[in-house]
Amino acid sequence: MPPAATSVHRADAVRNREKVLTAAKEAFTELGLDARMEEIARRAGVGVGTVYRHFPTKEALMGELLVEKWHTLRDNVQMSLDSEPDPWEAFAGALRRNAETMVNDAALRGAVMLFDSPAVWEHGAAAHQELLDVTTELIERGKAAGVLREDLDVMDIPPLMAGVCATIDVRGPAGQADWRRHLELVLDGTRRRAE
Amino acid sequence: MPPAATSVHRADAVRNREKVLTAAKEAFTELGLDARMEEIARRAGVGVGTVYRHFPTKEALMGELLVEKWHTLRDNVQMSLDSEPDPWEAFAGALRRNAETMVNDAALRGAVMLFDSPAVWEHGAAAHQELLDVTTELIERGKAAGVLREDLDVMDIPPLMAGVCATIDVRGPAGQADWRRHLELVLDGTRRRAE
Amino acid sequence: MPPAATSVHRADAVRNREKVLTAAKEAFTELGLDARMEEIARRAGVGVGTVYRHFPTKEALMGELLVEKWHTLRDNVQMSLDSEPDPWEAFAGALRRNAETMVNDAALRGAVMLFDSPAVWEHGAAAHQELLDVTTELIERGKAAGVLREDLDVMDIPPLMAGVCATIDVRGPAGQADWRRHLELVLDGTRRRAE
Amino acid sequence: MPPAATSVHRADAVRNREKVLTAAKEAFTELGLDARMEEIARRAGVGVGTVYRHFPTKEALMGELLVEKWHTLRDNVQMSLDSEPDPWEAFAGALRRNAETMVNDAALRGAVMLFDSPAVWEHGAAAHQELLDVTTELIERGKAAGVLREDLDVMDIPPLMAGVCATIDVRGPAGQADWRRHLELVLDGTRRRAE
DNA sequence: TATGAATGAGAATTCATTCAT
DNA sequence: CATGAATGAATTCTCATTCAT
Repeated sequence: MPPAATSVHRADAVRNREKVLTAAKEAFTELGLDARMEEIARRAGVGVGTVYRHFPTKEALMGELLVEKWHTLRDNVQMSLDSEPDPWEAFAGALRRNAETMVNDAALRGAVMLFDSPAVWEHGAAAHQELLDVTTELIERGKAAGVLREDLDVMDIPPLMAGVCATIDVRGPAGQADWRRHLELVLDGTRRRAE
Repeated sequence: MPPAATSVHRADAVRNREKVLTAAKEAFTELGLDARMEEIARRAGVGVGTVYRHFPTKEALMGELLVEKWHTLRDNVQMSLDSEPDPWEAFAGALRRNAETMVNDAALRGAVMLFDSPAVWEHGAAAHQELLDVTTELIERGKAAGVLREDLDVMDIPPLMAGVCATIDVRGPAGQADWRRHLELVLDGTRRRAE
Repeated sequence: MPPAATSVHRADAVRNREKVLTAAKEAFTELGLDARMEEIARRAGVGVGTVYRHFPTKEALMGELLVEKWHTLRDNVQMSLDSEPDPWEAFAGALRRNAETMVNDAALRGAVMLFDSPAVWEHGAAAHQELLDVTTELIERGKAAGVLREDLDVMDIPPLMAGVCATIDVRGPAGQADWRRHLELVLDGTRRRAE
Repeated sequence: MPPAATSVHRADAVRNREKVLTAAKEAFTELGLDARMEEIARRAGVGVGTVYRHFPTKEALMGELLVEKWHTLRDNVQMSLDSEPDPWEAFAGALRRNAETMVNDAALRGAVMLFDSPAVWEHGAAAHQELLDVTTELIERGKAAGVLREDLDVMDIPPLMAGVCATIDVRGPAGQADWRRHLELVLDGTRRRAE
């Protein structure tokens, strides 16, 4: 068995892993966290066994997707940092962009709000830290420019985003809530007050 | 057939109903909304059939708990309205008290955040409206006193509370988030700014 | 406690028994043998306990109704015997009338077709025998008049009626079967053939 | 991925499917249509999940059994058509053979008599039609030979067989009815009368 | 290594029957 | 005697995970 054969196998395996992740993303987004493993396998065009070869449990698969999402959110923030010169717009824009990202991903919101699996969180800790790091930069810049409250901390942001997620999902007697308005309200709370 | 006879019957049944509600509250709080009906029955010290006699479906049981909670939250607000002369403290105090109420009730938070059962919401619509009504009074008073933003609407409050709920439940890599701090942040967003 | 009191009680009990029987007839006719005991109690305006006081089990209640039905069928036959001078018309008419009776009573058909409770059958044995007895008379008259097969036996009739019941209930791919046609076909089989 | 691999999989699965069908036949025959799915699984030596993998609902399983039975009945008729030269004997023989088949299959009788699930009937419609088709041939031959009533229609046969089924199952006060005698009686009703 | 068939512990709900009041 | 609340075994169907092929 020449090494080539192994490489081919590996290439296949990597391709399968990607197919599974893509399918899982789709399925979770469309069907929520209740999406069945078989459904994911079906969408990936593989058997369930293959899904389980790459991800030992459903939780592990979710955890992996969470990592990807932290990366997306981090990239959103980085983009603000890189391209928006105005410190307030950079901050507010990053949060608005991340909110949009979450609006389009029921699974992410579910994960953010419901998960209490330490294993999953640990698995995503590094990626999450990267998100916090760029966010810290953004906040520091805002503070330096005097547009953000002096006592604003990066750890204030996750609850804030969780609030937006919750607002998106809430179906109260009054129907769908207006998450954009909610976001602007809390953004306002982060602003430095005029003396 | 004296009315007493019926009352006696009722006394027992009502007691059981209360036991079921209490058990359900406990079970949902500890185990989340997935708590099994049999578990609830076990905790109440009755058979499943008894649970179903009082609440035709699991949803109905949840709906009833929701109604109870709306009443508690409404009472919290009413208390502020009745006893706190300072308009800002009345508003902030009501929200803080309601947040405390939610901290102690995972089931309520779960219901507030996850439910998409129109039937359950409809069942609680009246009770929820009462909560909104007293909250409206509170907001109007705050606006009149010039301590709340002119554009603050009662419908801004549910998302805000949903955010607090989400913050309580969020278990991120950084561990338990500080919901009190989050609440103060968003409360600040509701304040009327100095010109 | 004067005897009058007891009589009153008894009168009440008898009245209740009748109410239960009537309600059961209605419920079984409308809902089939699956009608719930509580439904029967509700229709009778009594508690389930009262139903059970008069009939120890659901089977016993069904058995009692069966007895009533045997009487109705017997009376149908007797009427033919008394009022129809033509021997063939008396025989055919009795069967047609009994078929009509069964068409209007899903519970009776169900009981006739599905029951394998010896207890219930024993309970109705006497009433059923009366039905057989009048039917025997009818058959004898028909034979004497030369319109019925010499070898026709009264025990041929129950299967024949069971066949009509089955025909009424059968819902095949072709839809509702024509039980009247089926009845005429089998009636034809009972006729004495021309030599 | 050689096709053999798939075939091997199938071989096992098909074997299990057969085991489930056989077990279901047994269970329904012994216990009636109320037989539990778990009981069927137990008899098949598989888990309930396997039963549900092959048949999505209990109804579907019953429907499949019904299809098998229509085929058996059709084959019985075809055999008469192919091997019995005498038109009357072919007709009567087919019905007698089909009656025997039903005697040995309580589940079939139950299905024929009790089912009011349109889904199940539709599922078996094609198979049932095949049965009707061969039966039609048989009847035409009998009519051509002058041994069957001119007005006999293929749609007269299902009620007739339903009658036989009912006769088999009927447990009256007189005990087990004589279905053979009943069959001969109704067969007689299908015969062309001497002028 | 991939497949998908098999597993089986649940989970919600129903209903004949009992029994405290 | 009547009531109707309580009981709990029974029943269908689901789905994460395992494992033979």
